[in-house]
Amino acid sequence: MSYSLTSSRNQTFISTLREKGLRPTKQRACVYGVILDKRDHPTADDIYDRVKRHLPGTSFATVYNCLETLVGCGLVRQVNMDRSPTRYCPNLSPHAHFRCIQSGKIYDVEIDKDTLSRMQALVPEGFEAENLDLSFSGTGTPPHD
Amino acid sequence: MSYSLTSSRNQTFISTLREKGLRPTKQRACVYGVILDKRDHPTADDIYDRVKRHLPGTSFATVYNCLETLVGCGLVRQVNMDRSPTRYCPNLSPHAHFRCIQSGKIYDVEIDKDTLSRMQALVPEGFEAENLDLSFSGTGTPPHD
DNA sequence: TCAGGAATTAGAATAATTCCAATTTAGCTT
DNA sequence: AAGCTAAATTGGAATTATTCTAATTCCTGA
Ligand SMILES: [Mn+2]
Ligand SMILES: [Mn+2]
Ligand SMILES: [Zn+2]
Ligand SMILES: [Zn+2]
Repeated sequence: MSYSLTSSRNQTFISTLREKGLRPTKQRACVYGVILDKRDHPTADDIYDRVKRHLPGTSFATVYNCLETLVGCGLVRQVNMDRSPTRYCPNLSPHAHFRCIQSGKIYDVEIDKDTLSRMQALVPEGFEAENLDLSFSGTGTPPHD
Repeated sequence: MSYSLTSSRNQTFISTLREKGLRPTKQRACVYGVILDKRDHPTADDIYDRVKRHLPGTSFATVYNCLETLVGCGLVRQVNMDRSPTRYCPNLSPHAHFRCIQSGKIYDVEIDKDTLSRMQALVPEGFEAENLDLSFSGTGTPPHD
């Protein structure tokens, strides 16, 4: 039985894709859904595993295709830390990432408005930043783990 | 004729390596030198090309080995932007990177003390950041290009 | 000088991602 | 509903930055 999004997610999903003239396929819905369901920062491989439980016929290429589409639509974010495999994040608010070197886990770190604008102000005259990425690495565990 | 470092660079180079019990080989010196000579942000491949002019026998593996050593010693920094090949940077002061999407060029962006400490303050209780990376991408040209 | 560990080397291997050509599907148009 | 067409998916091959391996060469310090 193929994956189904909650109706509020489905609204967002369908209308966002339609706006760009893209088709809301079941594979795209599933990829989107599994990322939102578990708010960790899965790799394409993790996502592939999860998607296969719902849509066993899905290929790896499709997972990559869907991810590219979803990122292009702004429905999920791409997170790159060092040269490790790309991860995907459902948190669309401006935030940084912290990677624990020991566990490999990635945590969201809120960025307050003030610090955000200070960081943006670092960009020199004549440059226009479309994108800002802030990431930390080190050790640590969240209060409840 | 094998590459030779300026004497002040050579001081830093030799003493830093010796401190860690590592040998200051001609390949390591050359890799270090070509990164410092041209203050762009070369890839391992760029560095390989430059090193070969001075030490034609050098292998790719050695370039990677040397880079790992130099990064480990803190003599150069590694810069990763998205999934593009790792770049290397001789600027050891705390700074961010701006990548121009059009030209692919990478520019250093100074980070003032104040903004730096604000960024560090984002890290939540219980986490200890060893590393902070800030990068921008967008369009722009520096005043003189 | 020479022994032994360190470093370098060429080439094979790895792994995330992208490409490709063939097939299937979704969303019209009749 | 059937047919049409472009879009999406598929399996597998290709790409590519990087790492590994095992053999050779080089330093260094006894
Ligand atoms: Mn897996
Ligand atoms: Mn080249
Ligand atoms: Zn996140
Ligand atoms: Zn730099």
